[in-house]
Amino acid sequence: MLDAARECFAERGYGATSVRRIAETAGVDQALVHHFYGTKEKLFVNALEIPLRMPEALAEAAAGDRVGPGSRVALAHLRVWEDASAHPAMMTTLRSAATHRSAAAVLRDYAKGSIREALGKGHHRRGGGTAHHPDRHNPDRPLTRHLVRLAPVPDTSPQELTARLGPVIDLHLDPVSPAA
Amino acid sequence: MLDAARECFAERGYGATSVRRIAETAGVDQALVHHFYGTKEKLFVNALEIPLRMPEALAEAAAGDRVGPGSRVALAHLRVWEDASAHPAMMTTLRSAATHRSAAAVLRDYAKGSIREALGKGHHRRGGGTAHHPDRHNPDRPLTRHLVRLAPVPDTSPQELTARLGPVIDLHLDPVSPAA
DNA sequence: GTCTATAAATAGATAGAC
DNA sequence: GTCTATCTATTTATAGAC
Repeated sequence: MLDAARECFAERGYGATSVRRIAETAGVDQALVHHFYGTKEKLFVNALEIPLRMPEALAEAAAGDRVGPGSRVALAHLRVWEDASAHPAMMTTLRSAATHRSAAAVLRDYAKGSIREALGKGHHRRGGGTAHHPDRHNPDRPLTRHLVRLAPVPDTSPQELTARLGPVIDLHLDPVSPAA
Repeated sequence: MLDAARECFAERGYGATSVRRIAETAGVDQALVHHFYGTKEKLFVNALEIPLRMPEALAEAAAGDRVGPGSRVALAHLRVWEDASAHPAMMTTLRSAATHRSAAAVLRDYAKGSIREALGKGHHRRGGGTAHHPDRHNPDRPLTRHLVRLAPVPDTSPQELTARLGPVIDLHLDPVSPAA
């Protein structure tokens, strides 16, 4: 039933998704949804998540032969996004981040936690002090790929995207001319 | 009245914004809104736009002393986003892009047109053929700044962000190791 | 546990007075 | 042009039967 919710939310967003539609997708009655989750909002919050597969993918990528940490993180994200079973949850969270505080919070916490940790492995900061890395996280990249669908991003292979994004994120981590 | 619409849409998104609320913000009656725009959808489409100030800002930035084309575009965007009068329109368009096709289309067309043109000035492609530049456009950057609000992005000055983003976009334009 | 029936609220849209 | 009043549809949510 949560899967049905994620599928609907991912496709149409929170507002345009009715509890009735979720129930129909799940093959059950609308009242049953309320019976379990109380309100639509609670169901939504329960549907929000970064798939558990994500940390796993990060670990996999870290063990690979990618050059820098940026490439590893980019690859891990692309893998999970392309994975059919993990896609709805990612999509729900990202799509809703634009209009729902809870969803934005999930993305933010994830970026603060998992991604930072993953980038930490194998990457050592150069200078001391409180460095600013506005793009250490990159949860908004799939916006271009899966929502805005600006060519050629949607039609570019994960491999190529990885090759493109990797060096860029590396540059974010080690800016050529730090302004701070 | 369009301004009121943009203000509401920018703040709460399409779904959570009622025509009644827009009317109230504009200081008029709800029926008047329908009288002019017919449906909520039509009003919404009319409210969608990339402010006219944007091309102007791009031109300004192009005339500046910024190093590369990436820096110029980054600076122009940040300027418009920080501008109070232009902010609601940008915010409405971006926020709605996640759930509304029309909004996504506005962003996409803008990226295809204005940004590409602005980047063209002073930048010459290296190889021939159909090059892939997945991030030539960067309309999704403000997602991090204005929606997800992941620290430290919201609290970083436009100047510093420009210094950070510029070299990155330059790298997108001239990848170190093209995979194509 | 699962569904039927329905309550209660809200929103989009229209007709018509002034 | 602008507002009052209202219609209609849809949705969330609940009460209660089986």
